[in-house]
Amino acid sequence: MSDTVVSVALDKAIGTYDKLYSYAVTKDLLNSAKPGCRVFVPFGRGNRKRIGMIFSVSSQNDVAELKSIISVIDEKPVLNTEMLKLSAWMHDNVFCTYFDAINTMLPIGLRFKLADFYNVNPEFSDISLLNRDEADVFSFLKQSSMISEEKIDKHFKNSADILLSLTDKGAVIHSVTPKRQLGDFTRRYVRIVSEPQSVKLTPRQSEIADTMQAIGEVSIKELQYFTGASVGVINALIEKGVLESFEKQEFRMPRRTENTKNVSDIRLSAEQEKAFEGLKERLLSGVGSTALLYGVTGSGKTQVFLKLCDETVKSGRGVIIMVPEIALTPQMINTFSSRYGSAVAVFHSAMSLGQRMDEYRRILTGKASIAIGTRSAVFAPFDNLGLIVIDEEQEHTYKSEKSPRYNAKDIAVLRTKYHKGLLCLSSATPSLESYSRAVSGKYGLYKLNYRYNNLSLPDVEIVNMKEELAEGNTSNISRKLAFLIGEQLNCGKQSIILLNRRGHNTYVSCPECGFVATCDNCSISLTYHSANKRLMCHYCGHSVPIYDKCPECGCKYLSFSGAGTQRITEELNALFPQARILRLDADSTMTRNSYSVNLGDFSDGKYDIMVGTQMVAKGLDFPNVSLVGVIGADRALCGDDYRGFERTFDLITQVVGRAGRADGKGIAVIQTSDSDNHIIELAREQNYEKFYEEEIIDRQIKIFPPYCDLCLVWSQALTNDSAKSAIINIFGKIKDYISSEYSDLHLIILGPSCAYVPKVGNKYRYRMLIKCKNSQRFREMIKKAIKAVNDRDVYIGVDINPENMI
DNA sequence: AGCACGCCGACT
DNA sequence: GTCGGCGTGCTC
Repeated sequence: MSDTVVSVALDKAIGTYDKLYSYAVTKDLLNSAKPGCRVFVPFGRGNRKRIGMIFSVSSQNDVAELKSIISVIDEKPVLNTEMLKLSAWMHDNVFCTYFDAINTMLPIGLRFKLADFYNVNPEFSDISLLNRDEADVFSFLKQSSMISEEKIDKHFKNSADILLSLTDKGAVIHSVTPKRQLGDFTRRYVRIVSEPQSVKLTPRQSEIADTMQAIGEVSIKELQYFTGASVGVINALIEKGVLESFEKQEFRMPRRTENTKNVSDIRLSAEQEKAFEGLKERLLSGVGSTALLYGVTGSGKTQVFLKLCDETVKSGRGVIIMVPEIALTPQMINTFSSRYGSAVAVFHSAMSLGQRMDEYRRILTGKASIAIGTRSAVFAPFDNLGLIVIDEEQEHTYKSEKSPRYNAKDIAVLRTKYHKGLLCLSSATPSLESYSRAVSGKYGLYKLNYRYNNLSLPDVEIVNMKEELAEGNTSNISRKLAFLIGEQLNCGKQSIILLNRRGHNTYVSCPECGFVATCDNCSISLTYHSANKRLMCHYCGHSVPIYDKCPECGCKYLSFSGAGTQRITEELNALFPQARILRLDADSTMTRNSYSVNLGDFSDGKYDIMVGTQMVAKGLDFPNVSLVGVIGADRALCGDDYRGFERTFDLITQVVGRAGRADGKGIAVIQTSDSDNHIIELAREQNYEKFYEEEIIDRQIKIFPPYCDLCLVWSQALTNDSAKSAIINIFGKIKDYISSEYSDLHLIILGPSCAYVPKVGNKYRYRMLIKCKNSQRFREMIKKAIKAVNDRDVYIGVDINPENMI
C-alpha cells in the first residue's frame, strides 16, 4: 500500500537546513496538495507550525516515519512548474534559500506570514488562579475571538509574558495562522500633537520637538535624516504625548496617461531591417537563444525592439522589456504604451502593493502581454513567454546586491531557454562578457553602426583638472564648463552635470592634528551634508552634527574635501545666481515619486541645470539639453575594481552619445585628472571595438571575467577575531579540498584579507576572492567548506560574479 | 531560527 | 540535591 508524500521547502529555513522535507498527506488533503501550493506543516522537536511550499508530489511505501501536513494554504498553485524549477535553480546557484527565491517571484500581496492569535479556553473557569495582570488580559480576550498578538500588545504592557503564563495555566489557547503579509507601501509619519502636555524632555527630545513645531508633519525617515534622531528618541516623544505617529499611503506611480494606440508602421533603416530580420528568425525558430544587439548610441535600437515585440505578440506570446533603473521606466512605458495601450504591465520597486498585484494578475489573466520594468520584471508570470529584451545590458543593476544575489540576465537566459524564445541583450557599450560571447558565436551578434538620421556626435571637451588647479582655479567646476553653462543659460538651453557622489564633502579632516571625521560603527569617513548640517555615514546611516571646531585639538578650521552633489549645486548657485538648479540624488528624492516628478519638471523646462548622480541621467532623452558635464570622470579608473576601465568607458561613451541627439549640435565636457588616459580618448571617438580588443587581452592576461568566474566569500561578525578565524577556517578547508577530493577544480584564491571597508554597522568583515569556473562541483565544494564554520555568531556570505567586491 | 539535551557552577 | 546558564546538535 503506497501513500502520497510531498516534498516541501520551508519558509525561514537557514543554511544547510534549507532543503526539501518529505511529509505525508492525509486523505482529506489529497486533492488539494499540489506542487506550487503552500502548506502548513509541523517542524522540529517542538512541532512548531511553519509555512512551506510543495515542490513535488510522489508516492512512497512506508510513511509511518513522516509527519503529516496540517493544511493546504493555497486553493490553486501560485507557482507553476517553470517557477518551481527556477527557485530550485536559484537555491543551487545563488546561495539563497528556497523561500528567498520564492519571495522574489511572488508579489508581496501573495505572501503569507505567520501570525499569533489568542482565544479564551472555554473549559477554563477558575479565575482565582490568575493574578491582576492576567485577569485583565483574560477579560479583554473574552470580548471576542481570534485576537491578534499585536492588538493585545497595543493594549497591555508586558503582554508577551502575561500571554505566556495564561497559556501555561490553560486559561487561553494560542494559535498560529497564516496571514496575508502587508506591503511596504505605507510610510510612517509623525506630527506634533496640537496641545502638547508639559512634560520634561531630555535635551535631544526638546530639540526634535522644536524642529517638529516648525515642520508640523514629516515622515520618520526624513526626520531621522534631518535631525539624526534615533528611533528611540522619536518613540520616546510619541510615548510622552508630544508627537503622534500615523501611517500614510505613498502616492502611487502616476498611471500612464495615453492609451492611444499608435500602431503606425515603423520605418527601419536598411541596417535596422537587417538586424530585425536576423533577430526575428531567432525568435520564431523554436529554439531558445540569446543575441546581442550592439548599436552605437542613437542608432535606433528601440525601433527594432518594437518590431520584435509586434512579432512576439502576434504569435500570442509574452514579452518582457527590462530597463536598468526606475528613472528610465516612464520613458520606456510611454514608448510602449502609446503603441500597445493597456497590454503593457509595469513592474518596479516604487509601485505599491496593490499596483503590483494588479499588474501581476493582468499578466496571469492574459490582459497584459508586455511587461516593462527593472530587475524583478524578469519574473513576470507569463505562461508562454517569447521575448526578453534587456536594455543597457552592461548595467550592474541587473545583479541583485542583496540576497537572493541573482543576476536577471541569468534568469532571462533560463526563462527563454525554457520557453524556447529569444533573449535580446542590447547596448552601445556591451559588457565584455556579453560581447566576447557574441564574438565567439555563443550569442547572435547584430550591429547597428550608424546613428539614426545621421545625427552628429557632440563636440567633446576633455578638461584636465590638474591644469586648472595649477592655473589657480580651486573650484570643482572648470572655467570651460562654467563658460559653456553660461552660454546655454543665455540661449535658454538646459545643462546636465553628473557626478557619482552624494552629500557636500566626502572627507572632513583637521589640518592641524590630522583628525578625520569617521563613523563610530564603520571604518569609513563621514560625508558632510549641508542640507541638514550633519556628518553622515553612507554605510550605516549614523550621523552627528557638524563640528564647529576640531573635536581633537580644538582647531577652528576644518578642511572639507571630496565634493559631492550638494557642494557642486552650491558652487553652481554662486556662479549662476539666476539659474534654476535641480539636484537629483538619493537624498533629494526620499518620497516615492520624486524622481519622475522632478524629471518631468526638468523636461518641462522648470529648471536650467540638473545636478545628478550618473545613473539617473544616463539613459534619458531631453531634447532641450545641449550640454552634459561629467565631474570626476576618472574616479572609477583609480579604484580597485578590475572593471574600472570598462565603467569609465561606458559612462563617457553614453554621455557623449546623449549630448547631441536632437536638432543642434551638443557639447560634452569631461573633467578628469587623468586626461591622457586613452580610455577617455577611445570613448570620445565612440570606438567600442578598439576598446574591447585592448581590454579583453588585459582580462586574459590578468585572468578576470570573461576568462573566469569570480566567487566572493565573506564573513561578518561582531568581533574581529571570530570574523577573521571564520574566513581563515574556510580558506584552510578549501585548500584541503583542492589538494584532495576536489583536485580537479582549478582555483586562484586572492586573500583572505579584511574587507575594503573592514567594519560596517559595528560588524567586522573579512573576504576572499576565488577565481574559478562556476560549476556544480565548485559550488558543492564551497557549500561544504562553509559548513566547516561552526560559529553561530558569524554570518558567511557568498556571491558569484559580484558587482560589489565588499 | 528554535527547541531539547547535557554538562557545569551556584544556591535554597 | 536541583535550578538554570549556555554550548551543541538536529529538524521530514
